[in-house]
Amino acid sequence: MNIKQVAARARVSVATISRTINRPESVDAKTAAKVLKVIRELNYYPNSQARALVSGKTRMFGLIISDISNPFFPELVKSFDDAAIQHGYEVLVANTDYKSDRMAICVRKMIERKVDGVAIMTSEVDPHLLTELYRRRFPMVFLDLADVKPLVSRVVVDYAKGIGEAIRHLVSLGHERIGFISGPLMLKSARTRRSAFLGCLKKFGAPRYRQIEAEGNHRVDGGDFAMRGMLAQPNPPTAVMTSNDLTAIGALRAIAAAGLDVPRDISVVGFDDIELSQYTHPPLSTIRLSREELGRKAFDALYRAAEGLAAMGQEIRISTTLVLRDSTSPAQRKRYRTHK
Amino acid sequence: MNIKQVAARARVSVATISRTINRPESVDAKTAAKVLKVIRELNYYPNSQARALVSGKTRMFGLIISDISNPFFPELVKSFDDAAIQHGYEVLVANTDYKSDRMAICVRKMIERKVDGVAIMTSEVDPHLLTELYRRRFPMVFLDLADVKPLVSRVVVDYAKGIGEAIRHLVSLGHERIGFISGPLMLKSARTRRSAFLGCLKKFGAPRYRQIEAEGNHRVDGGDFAMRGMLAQPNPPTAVMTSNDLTAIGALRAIAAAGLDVPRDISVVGFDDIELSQYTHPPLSTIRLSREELGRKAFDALYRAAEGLAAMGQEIRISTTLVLRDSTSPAQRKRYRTHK
DNA sequence: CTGTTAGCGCGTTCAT
DNA sequence: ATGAACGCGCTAACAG
Repeated sequence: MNIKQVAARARVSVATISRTINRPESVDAKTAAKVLKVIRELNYYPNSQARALVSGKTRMFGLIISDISNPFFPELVKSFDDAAIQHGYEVLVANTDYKSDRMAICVRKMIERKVDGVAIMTSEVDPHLLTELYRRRFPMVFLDLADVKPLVSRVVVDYAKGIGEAIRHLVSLGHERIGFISGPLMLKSARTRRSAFLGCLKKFGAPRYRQIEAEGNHRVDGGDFAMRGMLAQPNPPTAVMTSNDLTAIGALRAIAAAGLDVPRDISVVGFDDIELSQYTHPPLSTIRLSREELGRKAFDALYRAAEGLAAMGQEIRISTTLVLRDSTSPAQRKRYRTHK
Repeated sequence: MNIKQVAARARVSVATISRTINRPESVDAKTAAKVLKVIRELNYYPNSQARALVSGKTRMFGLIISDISNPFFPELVKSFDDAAIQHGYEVLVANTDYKSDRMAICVRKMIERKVDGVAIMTSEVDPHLLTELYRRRFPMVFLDLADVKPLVSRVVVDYAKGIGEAIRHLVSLGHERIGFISGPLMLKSARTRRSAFLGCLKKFGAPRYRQIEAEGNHRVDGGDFAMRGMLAQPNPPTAVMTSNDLTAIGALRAIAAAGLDVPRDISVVGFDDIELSQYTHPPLSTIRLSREELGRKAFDALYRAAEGLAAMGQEIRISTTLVLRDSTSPAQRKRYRTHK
């Protein structure tokens, strides 16, 4: 079933078929109707490989993420994909699994499939691997990382806003010892978040509100472990902020396991606002980074460039906001005791 | 950068380039080495569209799911994708969003991109939409649904095993009033799970262990709502099983909101064992359906057919097992009172 | 407005 | 073992 057979059946040339599909206005209304009818009768679907081969456009964008089973990503993928469908584009999703050899595979896929642009939303990126894409002039959008260049746009997240709101909130609740559990510091994204936290804390007068810090791994077990460490300290924090919600959930567990109560004994604030966070015990107060917005804006940047509506090389801003649920409350006056 | 330029640079014909890429043994070792060197120098990547166009094989499988933000799917996608990468295949993921117009789009994608096979892992499927794929002789794998036919394989899940284990467990704990919160019964998968539950219950002597039933929606809010309804009944169940873990999490919330305790007052058993279930309060006992295994086996079926290693039209079995955590305990002797 | 034709980049004959 | 030439299905340029 190809364009030739459709042409034969409709008694027109292949060019007319192609035209009625791609620019119906350039063809006589009656012939167009006839062609369309034949197309439906024959259940004809144009072969995208062939179209891409000749047109040079695949109408396909690559989306590189770290790990689809990390709850940060599915929603991002979904909104990117929704936007794509809405505009008649397709998405080639690829996981790096946080490993650079997998990243190399991802990049190769994009080049071989000749996508019209790539969104790189991973937590860490080896710039070395991306030179291939850059040299081949693939339009790219990054999340935080990289610099803006002619064909490279960047979604920059305003971490400080949400974190500032959270710290102000905790301070107003009387907290002075505010802990922070970071992500794995080998990840650029984790370092970015940590710096934002430290920066905000300094704005509130660092020495007085001294922070207690530990390194997690952006997973539940890391948050659990790091929190246990903090609780074992002589003077543990009365409030803890974390680099992502999974870490906060781990902290929640550790606190509960120590026989302490959230928020009575310790307040906890997460980051990201994954769906899950509404369902923890207690429901988690957290800083929302809208993945829906992130996916949509990343797509838009690529789309507008592909359609010649706008140039790449933009900075796209996206905000964060504190969402209050039940994991924060006023600081205890006297220190609690670990009864377990 | 195409095969011609590589040929020119290596001073051989394009055919030789093609051969050293696809069947290196059919080419002289020295020329092969030279060609490979040039390929690396030029960073040449063959154009997959062109390859597909001429060879008729895309080395790409379609994977149709309902909703990537439903925690059931990411792990499935991941294991399918991992298997694909391992065998040099690619995956075209498509979401139906539970809507049949989106399913139509998915099907069109698969046809246009000429994938070598399609795994359809959605909760519900309109057979009408799939006739196109069937007529075009696309190898397909289904999850539970559909019948085995020449080019159609099927992963059949043994729900009864895990559900039986769970019921036996609850019965041994002294539970007699066992409730069930189903999924949305318009979904085939939800009906399948419900039937399995009802069937197992009958095996244990239906009238004595009479079930109390409610319909959920496979999401947290539906489980919450359904559970509230059950608690409002004159004689609520002492144990509740659910069609999936999200529903169970909703039930957990409703029970807590009623001032009751899990598992002391009511035992809860989920289904699927999504990662999240380890982190609920209390950790959820549930019936595991390995998405890792599901994704891998679905891929294998397609792969073996595509490579001529085995035929389609198989039934692939996959089991379920009870995993005990902390949401079940012996039934209360006397009835509790809702104190709220 | 419509038809004819030349490639797009590659794999695969068929020669050599 | 290697090369020349054809064609996969389609779009775009040019003619009419």
